[in-house]
Amino acid sequence: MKYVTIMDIAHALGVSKSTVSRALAGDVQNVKPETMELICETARRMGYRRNEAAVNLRRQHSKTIGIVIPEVVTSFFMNFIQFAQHDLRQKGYRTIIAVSNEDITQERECLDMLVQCRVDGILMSVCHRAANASLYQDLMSRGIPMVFFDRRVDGVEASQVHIDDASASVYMVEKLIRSGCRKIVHLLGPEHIGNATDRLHGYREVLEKFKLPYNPQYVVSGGLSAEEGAQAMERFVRSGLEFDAVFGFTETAVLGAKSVLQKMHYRIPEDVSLCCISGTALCTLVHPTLSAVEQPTAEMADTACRLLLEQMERPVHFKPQTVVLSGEVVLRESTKAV
Amino acid sequence: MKYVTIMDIAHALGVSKSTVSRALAGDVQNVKPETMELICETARRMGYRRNEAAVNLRRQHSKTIGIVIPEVVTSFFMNFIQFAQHDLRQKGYRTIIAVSNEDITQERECLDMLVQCRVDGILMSVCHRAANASLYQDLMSRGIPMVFFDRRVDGVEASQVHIDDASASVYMVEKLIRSGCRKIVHLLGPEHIGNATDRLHGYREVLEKFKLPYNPQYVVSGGLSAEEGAQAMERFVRSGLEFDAVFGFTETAVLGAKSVLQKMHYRIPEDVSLCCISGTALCTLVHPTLSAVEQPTAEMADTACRLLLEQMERPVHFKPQTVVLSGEVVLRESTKAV
DNA sequence: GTGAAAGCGCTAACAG
DNA sequence: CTGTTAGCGCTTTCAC
Repeated sequence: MKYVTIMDIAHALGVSKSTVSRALAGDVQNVKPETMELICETARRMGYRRNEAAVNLRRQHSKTIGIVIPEVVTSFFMNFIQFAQHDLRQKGYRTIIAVSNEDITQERECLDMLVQCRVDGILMSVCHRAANASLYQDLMSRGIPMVFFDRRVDGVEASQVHIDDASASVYMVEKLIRSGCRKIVHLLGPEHIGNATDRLHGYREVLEKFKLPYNPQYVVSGGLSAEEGAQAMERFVRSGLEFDAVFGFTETAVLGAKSVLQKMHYRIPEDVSLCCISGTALCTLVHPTLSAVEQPTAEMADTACRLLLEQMERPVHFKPQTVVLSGEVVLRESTKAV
Repeated sequence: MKYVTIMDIAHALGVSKSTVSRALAGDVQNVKPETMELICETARRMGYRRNEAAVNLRRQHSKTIGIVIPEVVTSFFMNFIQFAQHDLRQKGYRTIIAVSNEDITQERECLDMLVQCRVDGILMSVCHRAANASLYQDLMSRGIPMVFFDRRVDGVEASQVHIDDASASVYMVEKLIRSGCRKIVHLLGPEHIGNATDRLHGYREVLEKFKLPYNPQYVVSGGLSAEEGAQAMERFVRSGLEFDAVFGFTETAVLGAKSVLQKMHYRIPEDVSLCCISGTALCTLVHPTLSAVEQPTAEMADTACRLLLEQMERPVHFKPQTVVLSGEVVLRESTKAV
């Protein structure tokens, strides 16, 4: 037979399925040690594996948490997942990952899927600051706990955890300026991602601090992907404006820009410095050694999981909470590349 | 209420739950158009989402396929998953991913988990050519279809799909030789991964073809990770032997070796050429432009899915089949990096 | 300490 | 066309 059930074990041993169930659950109070031993041994021998679907149905909870992320190209989200899975597994929860591909329709489908699987809670990084807000609200009012991480959401009564994007930008841009750069291109992220706006604020703040002029022509829409970043860079270069540094929104967009510059025989970083903040990862791209700044990914995952679990424990009188992480800045060498 | 059921809809409308079930399943034959419309509308309004656990239980299949991979650092496996998911989704299957982290114990846990979830079939890339063979056999004899991809398994009566590792190595090493390299270090992969052995064969084959001497000292255990690759390289350099190229098993191991060489101020590729085959990805690491060879990942995913589905359709008189892919060699520029 | 029985949400066979 | 019923595998009272 394909899958063995407690009934199979019960039959084989001439006991009732209740006893088998109890034994397998390790209910020492209510089952004689020898019966226990016998049942467990038989179960192992027959290759029994509990049917999770049946348990979920009966228990009215799945002991699984859904995680929705916008993309898988950046290592940040992969890392976040690793940390979150580790955290949640320790608390007895499985995880199920859904990827929205930066698309609001796919994001809705992800959420639908998670609801179908009856997840007990959701960890979410949105692809749009506002588009699906009413859906989130709806799910939460139904009693499905949600915590939003990394990407900000507007107008939603929910717990959130993200980094201080403005300060992070300030840090990066200041670094560029102190290393002698004056004309810094900003590859701006999409408007519908709140973090992009914050980073622009940071960029402007530093210019002001150093009394450098703010020229809107140096702020170009860099999108999210390498292609968009490359196109943006190409457009800017064609404009003929001088520049000595590029500060981008996405890691991938900056990489795209870099490839364009290389094709045009710019030397990096002698001619131009490149840097970006990716996810919660601050990373400077300097040639020939790639270096990145240690991200508070673990801390963010920890916080998000804690917030979610707290909310699940007492759904009543729960107050949404926003946590802003600062993130230690630790330079490290990067080995990963393709 | 947290989750609405067909019973809730039935009550609200004064019909039986069967009718609701039928309507929601789009059974046009057996439900009056207006009832249909009414039910579907109400379901949408109430935010109904089918309970997958209940359906799985009833239907005795989950319409999900489990995919087990050994690691997530190489982009190959991530790509494979993308392709496989796309394929399977079209055929009406969900997928669930499990990562063994190159560890046979974790691999067993992954399989356990998939069995618990009652997957209808398994796509598997093993972390050891033999260690868990009896488990695979057991699952298959139980009637759970499995197809093995990328990493070879020994002594298992199952369908497999992988590339011709020996030929791929021949291609890469020949390339090195034709570009003037004579003393080629081989960063050998672990013995328990069949592909590593095949690649060593390819390496030796080329040397013979070009009448170059085979020196066992040039074959060093490079492991899988960047750390292991780095250590192996360091050991080799300290041995004092001359070399002008490195051909490695894993992409990451070669990257590790590269970082060591850079630290020692070797110029790449003037002093030394680096290349490797990663997963099914052939990739040459030459400086300053990273380039990789187009992988037959899509083809491998397609084949694996097809083999699995075929096996699921007629479990009786099914014959294990091994497909060896050759893989078109197309150089392309790589943009991804961190 | 063990068994009998109900029921989680859903589908499918059978009746009408 | 619609309702009634049984049952998927499991946990959990409630009896004994």
